[in-house]
Amino acid sequence: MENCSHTLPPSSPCPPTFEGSIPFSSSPLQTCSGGHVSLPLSPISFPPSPTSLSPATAESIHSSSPLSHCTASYCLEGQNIPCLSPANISDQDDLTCLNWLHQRGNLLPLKSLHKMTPLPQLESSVPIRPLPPASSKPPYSFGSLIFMAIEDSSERRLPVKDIYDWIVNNFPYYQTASGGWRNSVRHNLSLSKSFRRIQRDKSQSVGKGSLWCVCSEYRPALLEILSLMPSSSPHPHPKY
DNA sequence: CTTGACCTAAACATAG
DNA sequence: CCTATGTTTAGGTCAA
Repeated sequence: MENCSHTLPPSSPCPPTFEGSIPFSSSPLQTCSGGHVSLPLSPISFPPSPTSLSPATAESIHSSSPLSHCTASYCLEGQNIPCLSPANISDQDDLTCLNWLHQRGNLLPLKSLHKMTPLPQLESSVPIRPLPPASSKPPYSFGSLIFMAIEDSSERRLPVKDIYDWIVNNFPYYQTASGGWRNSVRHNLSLSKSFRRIQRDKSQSVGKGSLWCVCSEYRPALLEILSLMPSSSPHPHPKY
């Protein structure tokens, strides 16, 4: 059992632009050998245009978040909860990191959509997150939905079933959608190393399975994404 | 045309 | 045994 204590690769092939670099596989960012990218300003840039965070913002995120050291999963900070994932930071050098959240408008078009009901937990840290018409499929990737669900929970960790419930409650499209999307949710949770599985406490063994949380490395940047999302995406994925 | 990212379906294993 | 959960693989679409 390991405790999700992550450290950056000791020798990144990419000279970091600022202290600490995180390996990304995303194409919009500067890529170096080995699939790493250096982070000129921020781990995140937005998809429509290569809009990066301002230097001040990026520095703020960097200095105030675990990004600079990537020491632990968000859900485990200061809690010493064993994590079931065998992940280490080098695992983020693949397709499973939340860096895809900033790609192809996965979280877009946030501000152009109609917000039906506020999400109290999110409101404190994230601007209004509009919802699409109830009958249409949300323009969010499953990873985005999972992130929002977990972020909106009081403990910032949820069992799979509660993630289902959150999605259904906030995106009525899934009330009537066939059950395949649940498979996709589980698939995303399992595949994405940006989500961590936590052993459920035996004493509170209500329900099956584990709890899921978001890795700390990405949460600050993801929240920043949500707060700085452009008003519209010129290239929304037509399929979603 | 190739590549990367994401969605969907399905098979399989495991736990309650 | 059934159901829910978790993992893995494969195929498809789309944008860059």
